[in-house]
Amino acid sequence: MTEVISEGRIMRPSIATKGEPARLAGEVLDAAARVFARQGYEGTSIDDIADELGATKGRVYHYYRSKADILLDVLNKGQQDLVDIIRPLAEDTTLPADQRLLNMARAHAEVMMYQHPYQYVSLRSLNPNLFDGKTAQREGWRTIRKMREEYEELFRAVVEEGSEDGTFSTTNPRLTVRGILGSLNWITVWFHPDHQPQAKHVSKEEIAQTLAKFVVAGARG
Amino acid sequence: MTEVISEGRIMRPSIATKGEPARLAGEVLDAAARVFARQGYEGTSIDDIADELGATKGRVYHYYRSKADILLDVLNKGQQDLVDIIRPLAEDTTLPADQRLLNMARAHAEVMMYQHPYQYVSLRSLNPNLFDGKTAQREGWRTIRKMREEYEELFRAVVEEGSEDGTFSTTNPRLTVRGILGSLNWITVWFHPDHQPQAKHVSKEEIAQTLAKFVVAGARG
DNA sequence: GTCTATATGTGGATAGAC
DNA sequence: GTCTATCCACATATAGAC
Repeated sequence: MTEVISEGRIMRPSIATKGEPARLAGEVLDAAARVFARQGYEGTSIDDIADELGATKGRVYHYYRSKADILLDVLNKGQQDLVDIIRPLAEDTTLPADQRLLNMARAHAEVMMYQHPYQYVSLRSLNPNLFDGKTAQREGWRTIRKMREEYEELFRAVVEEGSEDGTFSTTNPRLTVRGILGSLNWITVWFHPDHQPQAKHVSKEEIAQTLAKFVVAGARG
Repeated sequence: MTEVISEGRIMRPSIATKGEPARLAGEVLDAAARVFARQGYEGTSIDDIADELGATKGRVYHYYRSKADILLDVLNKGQQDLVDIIRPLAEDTTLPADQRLLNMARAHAEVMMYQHPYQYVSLRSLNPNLFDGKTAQREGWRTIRKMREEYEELFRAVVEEGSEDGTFSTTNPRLTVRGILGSLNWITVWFHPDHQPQAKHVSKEEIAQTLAKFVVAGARG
């Protein structure tokens, strides 16, 4: 059977008849994302990832060539999932800018919580020096950066539109977008999917809605 | 001469007659903060810090017992500098809540930029698992956490006051504070003190003022 | 496909010369 | 006070058994 190596991850052609290999590779990736989120990339050993899987490193190295390749795949998935959900909302130009921004911000916030490990690791890895010495991953790293920039472009477009038609008050859309995404991305720092306190529990949807309204109000000025 | 060991750092009694030791310890700390900011704590070796100083590890280990102790001192200084500047603004109750919040937010934003390495490392180290295995630093780590909570309390107080007198529209002050601090803390992620582009240059003060207005507008709703 | 064993390099920390 | 030399633990990655 033919195999496709993509970003260091062994993948069968999209529709795997047996299904097993893709599922197992996904399990390795999920485990890695969780451990990276807990301990940081540099603070995580391959043995840690294997432990999280209840296996040994043999299993990890069967699916990935190196630790850096695993990280790259985590970043890829995190960014891809995010853009897949927000792009359609950004392109719905039937709505006025503020309503569209509200939808985008709310969805972004929800992804931060529902996909917490991936998004947390993704945001922590915005540091440009992370892949410095690793020439093998340079191309993959460039791709991630580009995806991230295109993603922020979606927000910049709607903020610019709103500031031109008077909905928003900003004179510096790029800076406003940074304010918006800062509020929303910061969720990954204080939100922990595991130990959700029961008393005074606020649902993910309420959190997302509240913060989305906060950033839209900030943009209105 | 008597020496005082504080958080793993060798310090002479406050007013050092010769002044040298404190200055040199501060140089080690500054270098460590810069390298931690570039490479992350786990990604930094003691040799890296020594290189940044133009020295060898002998120098570093003369002032600090361990790498974890250095980090603890970076976090301490980062948090202390921040609270020293913002607390007076928070306690100026002659101003209405929105004006006070504006001052606090602007000052917080400026500290993020002017003290970038310390603040960046500080925020990256909010991860509770960082000092997990390190029993020697547990007490110092608890202190940092407490300082951070007291600091956020300053913002919560002003937001609550404003939401009670109708200046702000929030029903969940804690969440609003997280939105506010997220926008401002995120500065450390995209702002890099070194390669400031000359063209279309926006000053630190302009950035701080713009984002401060953004978060106050967000709180107003 | 997953395991154990191991080669190899690196990092934190210490000892002791100067 | 700063250096060099060194110990020891651990991490990445590979080889090869099952």
